[in-house]
Amino acid sequence: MATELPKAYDPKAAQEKWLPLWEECGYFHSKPNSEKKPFTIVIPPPNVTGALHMGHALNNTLQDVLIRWKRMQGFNALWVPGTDHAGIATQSVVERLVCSQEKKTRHDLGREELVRRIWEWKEKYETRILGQLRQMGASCDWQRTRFTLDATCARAVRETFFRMFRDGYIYRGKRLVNWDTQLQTSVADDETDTVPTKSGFWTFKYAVDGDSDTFISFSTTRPETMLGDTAVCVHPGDARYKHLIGKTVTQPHTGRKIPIIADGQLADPKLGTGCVKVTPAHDPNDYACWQRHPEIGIINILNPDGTINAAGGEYEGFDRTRAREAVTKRMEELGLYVGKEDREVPLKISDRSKTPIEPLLSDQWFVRMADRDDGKPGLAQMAIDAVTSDKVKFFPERYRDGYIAWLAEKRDWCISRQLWWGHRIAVWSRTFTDRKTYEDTLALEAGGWSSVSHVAWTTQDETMAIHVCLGHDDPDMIAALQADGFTQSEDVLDTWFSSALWPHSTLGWPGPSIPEKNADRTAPDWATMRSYYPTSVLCTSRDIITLWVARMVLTGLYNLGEVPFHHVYIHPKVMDGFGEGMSKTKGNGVDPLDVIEIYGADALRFGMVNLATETQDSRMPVVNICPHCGAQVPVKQEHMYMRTKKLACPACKKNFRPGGPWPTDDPELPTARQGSDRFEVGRNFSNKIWNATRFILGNLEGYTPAPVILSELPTEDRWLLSRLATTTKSVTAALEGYHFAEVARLVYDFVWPEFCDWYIEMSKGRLKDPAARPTAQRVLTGVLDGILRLVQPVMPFVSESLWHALAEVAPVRGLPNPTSAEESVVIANWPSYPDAWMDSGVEKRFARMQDLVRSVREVRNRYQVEDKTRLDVAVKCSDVVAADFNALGAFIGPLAGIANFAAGPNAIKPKQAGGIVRPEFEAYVSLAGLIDVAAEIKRLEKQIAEKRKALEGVNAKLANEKFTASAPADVVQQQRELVEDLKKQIAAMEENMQDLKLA
RNA sequence: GGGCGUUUAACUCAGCGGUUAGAGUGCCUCCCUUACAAGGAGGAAGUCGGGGGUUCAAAUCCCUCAACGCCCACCA
Repeated sequence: MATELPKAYDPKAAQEKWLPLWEECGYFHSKPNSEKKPFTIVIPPPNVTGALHMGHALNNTLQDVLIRWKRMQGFNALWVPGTDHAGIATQSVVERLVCSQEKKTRHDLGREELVRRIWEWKEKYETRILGQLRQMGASCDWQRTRFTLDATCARAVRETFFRMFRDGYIYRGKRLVNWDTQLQTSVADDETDTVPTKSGFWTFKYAVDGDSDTFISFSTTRPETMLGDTAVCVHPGDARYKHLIGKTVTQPHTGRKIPIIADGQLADPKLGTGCVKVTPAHDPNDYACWQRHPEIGIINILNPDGTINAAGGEYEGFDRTRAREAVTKRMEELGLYVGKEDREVPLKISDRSKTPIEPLLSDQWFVRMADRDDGKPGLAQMAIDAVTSDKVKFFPERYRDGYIAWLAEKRDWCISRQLWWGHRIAVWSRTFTDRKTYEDTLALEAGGWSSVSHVAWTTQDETMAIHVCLGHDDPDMIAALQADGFTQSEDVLDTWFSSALWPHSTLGWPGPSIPEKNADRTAPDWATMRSYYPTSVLCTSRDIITLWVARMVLTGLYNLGEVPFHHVYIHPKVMDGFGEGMSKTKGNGVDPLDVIEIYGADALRFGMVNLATETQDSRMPVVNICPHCGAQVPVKQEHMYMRTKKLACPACKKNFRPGGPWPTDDPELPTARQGSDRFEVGRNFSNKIWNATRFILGNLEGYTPAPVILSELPTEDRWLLSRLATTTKSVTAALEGYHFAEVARLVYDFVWPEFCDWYIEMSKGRLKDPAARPTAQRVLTGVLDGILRLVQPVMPFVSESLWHALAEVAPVRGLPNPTSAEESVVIANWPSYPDAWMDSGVEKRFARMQDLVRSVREVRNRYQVEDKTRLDVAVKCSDVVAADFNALGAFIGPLAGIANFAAGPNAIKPKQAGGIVRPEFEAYVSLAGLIDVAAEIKRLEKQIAEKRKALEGVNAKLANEKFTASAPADVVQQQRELVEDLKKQIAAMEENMQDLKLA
C-alpha cells in the first residue's frame, strides 16, 4: 500500500525534496550526443545589478517549460544559464553605493579597487540570481554556467574584436556622443531618457561684419553653446536673409569671425527667427550640418566633466549653469539680447546617473554597419537577410518589422565605453606629430606584427595615430609596444558587445585558449559547437530586440556564418494592476521568492504561463500580505507615489510595512511579503491535482495492469479518453506555437472540470462494483499518468511528487497498453494518444447529458431554496428541461436521486455528478437523447434556414454580373467555394435531422 | 510626428467571420458528502470603448474618433 499522502499539497516540502535530487541525477546536464536531436536555449543573461524580478520569472519560466517539454520529447535538451556583467548599470550601482557609504568617487578609489568592489558585488548578486532560478525549478545545465566577463566569454570577445578590426569593420572615429558628465562616459541612445523640463528659449542677435546696423537674430535653449558656434545658418530659400549668405559675423564672447551659411536641412524658415546658430561639437543636427559644410570648422568647448575648456576663453572652468548665466549676461551688456520666453524643453537624461546628457565630440571605436565597399552586404544587411529569408523567425510575427526597420538604418555601433567595468579594449595606440617617426613606426607592421596583431592608423587634424590590436595577450608583443611608447586604451567595450556573442561564446567558441603565437585561433571547440549551435529558440522581451537580438544575429553570422537561433519568441511584459511597468523604485514589483514562499514554485510557474498571452502587456495587481493575519491588502497607486511606509491592515488593524525598497522609520515594524491573487489559481490547481491523485491512490487496492480496449469501454471512459487525446494534441500544438497561456488553459480545463468534477465523481460508483472496478482503475491510473506528464513542464514539483507516489502502487500503467513508468517524470516521455480516440459523437452525447444533469440540479437547488410548487420551478428551468418537464418527470420517478426531489424541500442534498450511480447515468444519457431530440430538431431547422438564406445571398451575388465582372478573381472563386461548402453543410444537417426524427 | 499594442462581466484575461460570447477571481444561494473548504452543486452579472462601413452573417474584417500603454524619431 502506498504511503499516505498529506491532505494538502506542501510546495515547500516538494521543492526541498526534488531540487537536489534532480541535480544529483543529472537530468539537467547535457552532453553532445549524436543519437538525439539537440534542443538548445541560452538564457538571456540577467544583469548582476540586482535580484530577479517578475519579468525574469516570466522569461525563465517559459524557457523552462520549453526545455522540460523538449526533454520529454526525447531531445538532447540544453539550457545554458549565466549572467551579464552589465557594464554601466553595475558600475553605477556600485559607484552610488560607494558614494553614499564612504562619500568617495571612483577616482578616489582608483580603477583596480573599484573593479575589485564590483566583482564583490557581482559574486553576491550572481549567487542570489542563480539561487532564485534554482528555486523556481529552472532546469538549467548548471555545469555550463557562464558570465559575460569570464575567461571563456572574454576569449570570444577578444577574438571577435580582433577579427572585426582586421577586416575593417571596427574603426576609430570622432563622433558626437551622449556624454554623461557624472560617470564621464559616453552612453548609447538607448541608455538615455528624455524628460520635459522647464527651461528658457532665448533670442539673441549677432552683428553682421562690415555693417554695424545689420543684425541677424536667432534663438536657442542652450546659450552657453554660443562659445562653440562656428556658423550662423539660414534656409537657402529664405528671402529675409538671402543677401546675408556668405557674409560673416563676429562671435562676441570669443571674437571669432564665423560665416553665415545656407543649409536647407538645418534651418527652417517657419521656426523661430528662421535663423539658427551652428555648434557642431555639441548638437547632433549642427554636427550633421558641419559634415555637409566642413569648412565652417568644429570646436569642442567642454571638458569631460562638463565644464568649459580652454576654447571657451575667459569662461574656462565654468560649469554648465554658470556658463549659461555668464554668456547671457554678456550678451545683455552688449545689447545683443533680444528676449527670453519660458519653455518646456526636452532634456536628455542619463539612465544611469540621472544627470543631463551633453552631446560631446570624442574619439570612440565603432563597428561599421553599412554595406561593404565591394558591394557585398555589411553586418546590418546580413542580419536583415537572415530574417527576411526566414532563417530567423519571430513569434509573434509582428516583431520582425521593428527589427528590420531598425537595422535598415545601418547606423554604426559605438562600442567603446569610458568605464572600468567590462572587457578592456585590446588596442595599443600611439600618436605622432612627426610624419617621419610615424612612417617609421608604421613600417614595423611589415616586421611581423601582423601575424598576431592588426594595425590601423588615423590621421585627424595634425595628429597621426597608430592603433595596434592584439588577438590575445602576448607579453613580448606588449613589452615591445610599450617600449615604443604605445599605451593600451583605457576604454572598455559596450556590454552588448559581449552579450551579442552569448549564443556562441557560452558554447565555447572559439575553442581552447591559444598557447602559441601562431596557433590556429580560428579553430572552435567544435564538439560542443556542432552539437548545440545554432540554438533553437531565444526567449526575450520586446525592448531588447534591437539592442540584443539583432546584434546576436549579426555576430553569429559574422563569426560562424550561421544564425544564432531559429526562433525568437517575444513574451509580454508584466505590468502592475495600474498598467505600469514594475520596478523596485516604484514599489510595485514582486519578488519571485515572495511568491514561491506564499504560493509555491508550481503556482508561480502556472501563473506566469497563464499570463503569457499574445498581447504586449499583462497586468498583475499586487497585494501586500499582512504579516500578522495573512490578509491581502491591495497596493494602491498612492502607496507607490506617496512612498507609504506604514499601512494598517484592514482585517486585523495592526500596522505593517508594505513590501518595497524604501527604508523604514520603525525597524520593529514587520514587513509584508508581496503577492498577487493571480497566483492563487496555480496554487489551487496544484492542490487539486494532488487530491485527485490522493483519491485514486486510495482506490487502487487490487490494481492490475492490462491493456484497455476502447470499443469495450463504457461511454464515460470513451469520453474521457477522447478528451485526453484531444487535450494532449492541443497542448503539444500550443507549445509548438509558443501559445503558453493556452497550454495552461487546456490543461486546467481538462484536469479540473472534466477529469475531477465529472469523471472521478462518476468513477466512484464503478469502483464499488467488482466487475467494473478493474477497468476503472486502469483508466484512472492511465489518465493520471498522462496528466502528470502534461503538467510536468509547467508544474514540475507537484508532478514529480505524485509521479513517485503513483509509482509505489502502480509502477506499470498507461494507455492503451501499460508499460513500466520512467524513474522520474522529468525524463518521462511526452504523451501522445491515437487520433482514433477523438470521438466527437461521444463528446456530443456526453455534453448533452451534462446539460441535462445541470438542469436537474438547478431545479433541485431552486426548489429547495424557494420552496415553490413544482410547476413554478419548472417554468424557471432552462428551456431544454422546461419544455419537456412533464416527460422528464415520468422518467425521474424511478431514479433514486430525483425521486427524492418530489418529496419536498431539503429532502435531498445537491449532489455532484458522482451522486449518479451507474444505472442512473445510463438513464440520464438516454433521457438526454430523448429530451434533446425535439430541441435539437428545432435548432437544426433554424440553422438550416439560416444556411439557406446565406446560400441564397451568395447565389444572388454570383448571379449579379456587375459583381462577377468587377470583383477580383479570387474573391469570386472564394464565393463559389462558399456555395459548395454551404450546400454540403445543409445536406449534412438535413441528414442529421432525419436520423434524429427516426430516433 | 512615425510605428506597435490594448480597450469584452466588478477585477485579470480568453475568444479574432458562422449555434445561446467564455474562464478564474469576486458577488449571491445551498452544502464540512470518506480526494480536495486551497473544496462541491447552482445562480446573478456583458448595447464585446464610441461612430460609420463591408458581408447573407461582425466582439471578430475595413475606416474613423477617443482613452491608455510601449517603442522610434524630432523639437535652434
